Amino acid sequence: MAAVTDRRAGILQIIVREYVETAAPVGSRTIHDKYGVPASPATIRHEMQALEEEGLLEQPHTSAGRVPSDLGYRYFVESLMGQADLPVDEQATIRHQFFQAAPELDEWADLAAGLLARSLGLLALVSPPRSRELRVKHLELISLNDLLALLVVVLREARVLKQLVPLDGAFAQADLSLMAARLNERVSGRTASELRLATDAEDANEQRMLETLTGILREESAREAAVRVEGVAGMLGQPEYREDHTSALDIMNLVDQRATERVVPMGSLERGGVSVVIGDENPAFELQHCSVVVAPYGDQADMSGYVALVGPTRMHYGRGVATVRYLSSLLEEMMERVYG
Amino acid sequence: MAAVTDRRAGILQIIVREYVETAAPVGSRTIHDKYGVPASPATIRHEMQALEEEGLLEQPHTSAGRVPSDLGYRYFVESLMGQADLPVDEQATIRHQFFQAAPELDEWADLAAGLLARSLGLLALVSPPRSRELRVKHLELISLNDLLALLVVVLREARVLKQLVPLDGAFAQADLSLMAARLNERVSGRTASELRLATDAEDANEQRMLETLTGILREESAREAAVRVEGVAGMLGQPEYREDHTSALDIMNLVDQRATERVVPMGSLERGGVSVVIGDENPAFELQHCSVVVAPYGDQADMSGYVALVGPTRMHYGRGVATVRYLSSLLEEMMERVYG
DNA sequence: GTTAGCACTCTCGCATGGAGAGTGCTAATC
DNA sequence: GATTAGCACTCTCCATGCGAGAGTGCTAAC
Repeated sequence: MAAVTDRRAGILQIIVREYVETAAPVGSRTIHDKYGVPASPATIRHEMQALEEEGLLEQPHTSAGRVPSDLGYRYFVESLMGQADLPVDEQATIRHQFFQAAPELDEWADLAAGLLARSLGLLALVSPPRSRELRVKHLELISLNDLLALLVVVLREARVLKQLVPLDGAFAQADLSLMAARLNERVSGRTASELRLATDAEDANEQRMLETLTGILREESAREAAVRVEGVAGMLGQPEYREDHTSALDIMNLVDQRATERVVPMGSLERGGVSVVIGDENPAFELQHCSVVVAPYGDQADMSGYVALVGPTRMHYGRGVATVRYLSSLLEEMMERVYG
Repeated sequence: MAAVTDRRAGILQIIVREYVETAAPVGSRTIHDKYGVPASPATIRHEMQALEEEGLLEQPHTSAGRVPSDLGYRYFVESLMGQADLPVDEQATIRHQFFQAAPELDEWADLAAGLLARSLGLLALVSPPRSRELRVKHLELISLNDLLALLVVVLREARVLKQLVPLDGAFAQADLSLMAARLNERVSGRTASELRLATDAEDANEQRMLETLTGILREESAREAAVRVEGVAGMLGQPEYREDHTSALDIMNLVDQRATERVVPMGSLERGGVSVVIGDENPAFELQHCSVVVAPYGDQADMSGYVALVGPTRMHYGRGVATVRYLSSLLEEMMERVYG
């Protein structure tokens, strides 16, 4: 069993790049002519055989060229691809757009997903950051009409939750503001779990508000983050799905069902870095012909989301990783800068 | 040019129903055997020829059965389909889910889109209601840190907008609350355009807040409503897109680009009813092999959204119209009931 | 007006047969 | 031993042809 010599690595690299670009199996002649490898096609074929024995290449059928295997892509990503950053001008363009946008976590997630999807022509998923532990910053009660008030809760990270609350009896806005002030003294700065311990109120209406508040918080932390999905059309435009309709359908089903946990298993995320999951490494069977490039962002346990790219295994890993890395770090920086 | 006799209408109806179900051209034998029409296949063929001359049927090729033309579907929808309501048990199931959900416009839109898409296996678009004229109900300032406050604006329809506002100088929450109280006196109950006239403040910080407020309102009313899209997978699963990859791609592009105005031209919406746009009646060329079933909901000019269903022209119009009608009326009822 | 019979047309599936691409093997060469 | 030229081999792809099947339109009889 021969090792992966330098020349073989070079050939593998050429095959990956060429195949990513053309989506057609790569033959020895192309490698020789187009890339000027100083060896005859016959020699290159020898090397390709060796690479196939290593499990890094595959042949769709006897007389087609070679195609990288999942293992081949893995080798490419690990050892050949390098760690080039996004070109500075692209960085600047992206950065500019973020500073133009409204300083909103959800807005940023939208923007990031759109940029990522358009840049790669693939499926992008961005989850806005969620804190594990919701901490109340402030609370307000607004009278809508005689029977109905709106409870507005501002969380520490400037997120706003709201809930309609039926009232028994008429309350003027002034009464409600007073009640809100009293409640704020008790709840502001507290987390959901701290609140649960200290729910004792003299007034029935205040008691009700407190219960509503804990209800909202409980519901909110149970709710899955509304993941932004972009680039369905681009994904469907990939040549692999032009014929093979079923696998495209499977993927869309996965996305439609909001089963994003299966697409991006949060457990597998390496902190502070970009993870690449290639083909059959993927736990979800629908994605075993796909690769996922994903990076978490946000601080450790508290406010975290992720930026993910989903495409066929034949994707531009260099560009994908660079873009995902830049976006995740930019999102983190924006959060820091604005909400820090 | 023969008229559309009763028997011909019956045959057209059978062809529509059969084709909608099987997606295969319908022949005279099928009509005779499966539907027990009291006429021989030869006679039925005669009638089908007449219907083809009327432009209501088409032949994919010489020796296939017939398929309804766009005009044929139009005739079916207009004269043959009837106006059956959704079965009461389905109504009850849907209703139940709405009352379970949080009383939020956006939440309802999500729910409606999901239900519609799943019920028909097609693409559903639901726009949450947007009021033309934004009216401020209440405003609040929350101190996040020394340099940053959060401006929270509650609109009359209980929608909440927010914006980060940088501060020059330190303000305690008490100061901000006081400022908010002063501002509320000036802005609450006002629309964006009314505010624009009356922006005069003594204090520089208050002036800034007022400007921020009008900015938010301007931005918000310029922003397109975030339309809920569901059922991509179901749509792609339709037999028409199994082969014809391009048109599926075109449709997804349209949806991805947020070009929902082209999918659902708001101008064409008939108030208080369900509109059906069939095939080439559609202004967007990407949708000329699709039909759109759409109903607006909400009160006249003020708070309005729509419920829309997009599918191939071969869709179950009866079920589609009934579901869209029920959902739009239910959404309107929910709005009335909760926000009245 | 309706119907049976029949020839006709068109699609679909399948087999056939190059043409082309790319390989693996062998034997000669550096 | 590594490299290379030469060549037979294999497999896909595409165009062609053919038969089966489906459904029609036409004609003539009822």
